[in-house]
Amino acid sequence: MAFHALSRLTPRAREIVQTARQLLEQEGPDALSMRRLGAQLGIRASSIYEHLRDKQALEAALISVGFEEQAELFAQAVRRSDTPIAALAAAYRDFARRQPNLYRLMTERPLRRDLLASGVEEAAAMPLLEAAGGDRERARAIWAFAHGMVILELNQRFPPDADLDTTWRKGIDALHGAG
Amino acid sequence: MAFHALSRLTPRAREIVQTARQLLEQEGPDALSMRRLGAQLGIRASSIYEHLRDKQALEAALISVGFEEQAELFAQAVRRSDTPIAALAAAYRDFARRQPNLYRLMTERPLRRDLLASGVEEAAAMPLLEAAGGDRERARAIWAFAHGMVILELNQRFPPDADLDTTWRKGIDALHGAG
DNA sequence: AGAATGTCCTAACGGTGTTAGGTTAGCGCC
DNA sequence: GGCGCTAACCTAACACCGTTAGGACATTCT
Repeated sequence: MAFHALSRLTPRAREIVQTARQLLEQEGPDALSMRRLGAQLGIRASSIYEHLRDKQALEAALISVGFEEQAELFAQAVRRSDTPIAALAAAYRDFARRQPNLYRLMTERPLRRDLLASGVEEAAAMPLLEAAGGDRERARAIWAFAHGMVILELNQRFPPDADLDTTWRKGIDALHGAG
Repeated sequence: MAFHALSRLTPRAREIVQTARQLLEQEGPDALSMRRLGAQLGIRASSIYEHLRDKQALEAALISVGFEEQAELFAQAVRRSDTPIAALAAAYRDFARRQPNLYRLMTERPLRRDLLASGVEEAAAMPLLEAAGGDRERARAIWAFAHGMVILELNQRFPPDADLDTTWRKGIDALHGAG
């Protein structure tokens, strides 16, 4: 999965992006340097530029893959549950905890939408919008809550003894019915 | 205001932090390099290390100032309004929009609490906890929503035509009464 | 006077993204 | 067989980054 977002890239570029993803997730954001990535691939940093325009393009490819995987996971979550909003919340948190560095990369700066694979951002957002009955207002509020919960958790901003499952449940419940 | 957080620093270190703050807010996060900061002060980057241990310490000082100002603004907001949660939400958003780069610095990574001025994080959190009637669960949910709204707005993740005032109002209303 | 302190300096180390320009291997084609 | 083209890699360099070692002052304290 998650190869369609890279379909515009050459095979070698795809390999590089896959390697970059492993490097990012396994060794953290500082490891995602052109030199470290080159070393992982057995080539020099400058050779990467034959395959990807620059680091921004590499990051955009990683973000595109992330959105595509989110879209798939979120659609699945809705399909498998009869409480779609709750299922989406769980899937959202799960994605971020499993791949915190990719999640951060996807959310910590304004998106270079011109560099993303087309449609992936919308595809990731669609399941929630549908689960909210097409109510964009409600979908946005739920998304903001979910992102806030996730990123504050990843950044260890809650006290260690905080019961985040409960906070999630209460928050989602409250926002769920809000008109 | 916002000098108490720096009271542990020498006068020269305080000047440096103040300059750093202007540099960060006026020229963006990339401008906050030791060399650029030195240039702004008319000294070499290496001279900064006479006054601050390293860049982390500089950032921790900036973050401490940010928390201290938040604490003051939030306390004021509660004092001046009879709908404290709504007032806090407005003050929270206002702080972030006025100083987006400082807000990002304060929230985008795990806190080095050992480097912060003591008590400032708690002081900033206190007004909301009190406005939530001491209900930590509720305070956390509201905080997560507020941070999510703010950071997604700063990162231009909502469509340009989104009515964020309404999203804020509905979200806060919903989370307000939630038990 | 002499010591200590505060403040700055130059020079360097290893790291970053990126570009210019050069090499080699393999392929299609006359 | 040899020509040209392309893909993939290379070295060397540029300007930046955080940081440290070691040295030069000028002011202040004893």
